[in-house]
Amino acid sequence: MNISMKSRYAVRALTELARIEQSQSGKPVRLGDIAERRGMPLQFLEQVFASLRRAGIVRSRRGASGGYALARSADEITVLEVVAALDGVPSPAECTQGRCDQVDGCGASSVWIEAQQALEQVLGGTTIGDLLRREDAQRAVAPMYQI
Amino acid sequence: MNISMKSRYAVRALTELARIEQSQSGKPVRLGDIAERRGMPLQFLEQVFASLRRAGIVRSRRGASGGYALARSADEITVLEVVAALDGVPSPAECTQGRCDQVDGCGASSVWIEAQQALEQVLGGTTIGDLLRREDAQRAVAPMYQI
DNA sequence: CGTAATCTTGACCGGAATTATCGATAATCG
DNA sequence: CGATTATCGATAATTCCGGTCAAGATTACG
Repeated sequence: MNISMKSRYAVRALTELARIEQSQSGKPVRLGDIAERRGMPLQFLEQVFASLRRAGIVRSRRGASGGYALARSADEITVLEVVAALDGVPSPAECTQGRCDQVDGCGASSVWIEAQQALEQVLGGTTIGDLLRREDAQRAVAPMYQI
Repeated sequence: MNISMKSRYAVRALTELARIEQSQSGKPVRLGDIAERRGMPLQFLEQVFASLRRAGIVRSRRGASGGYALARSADEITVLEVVAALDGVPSPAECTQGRCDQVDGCGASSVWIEAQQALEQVLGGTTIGDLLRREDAQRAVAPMYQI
């Protein structure tokens, strides 16, 4: 299973959400703001955040001055969780999901399983908080293209 | 980028090819034999092996009593090579290919890059020879469903 | 030489997934 | 009430994937 645009948008959007929450605490953040800041299609983000809410990663408030907020600290949200919420657990091959189409002893499955474990370790070991700090570090060096 | 059916067929087929070469050395192996033994569609395998040949992983001989042979020892062919030949270098996101759609400092790219490196390490560290030995070990324990 | 076997190549195709977009509705605040 | 914002469902455009088909080139062998 691939890591789709949805997951990548989600990670970027959550990082931006964490950034905004850092400065103005308490108030929910409008999706429109996030979409504009990162140049992402708003209505697509709506879909993405619906999934994130169902997965318990963000909380929402409707109506005027509503918006989204992280359900937990940015350091307690792993990239793996986010990807799993949108694309499912990333697996390079279906073998790894338990049912292999090949009944006989297929030596290949072990590689795909190992690959998946390596992937989970990397994605599960990185949090939205980590990414926020990495961005800050990058911006401290490179010029800022943000308006 | 995902690891597609093509790559998985390729790995299985190459393992089988290595197995057959082990017993009857010298003669090229017909694709039909491999397809039959592993229950894979022949004409699809033809596509796969055309790519493998262009990638220098197998050699071919045409005509009657032609067929395919490994271009190198099974221990010198990594799974990564095979996957790269068919699906391209596996990368969870496009960021890792150099061109990111996001110009500004996007902290997320680092995760995808790390994930890709982890993947490459696993796949690049396993050879067709390894898989052949793993299969043999499995078959020594489990009953054989092969005819 | 001729014919069968085998690889080679390229086109094609149906279905599924991806990437959105649109419209209508419900909730909330001021 | 009325503006704002999330929520939900349908739909459309595009691309990719897994597989098939057909015609051609090359070789072995009788």
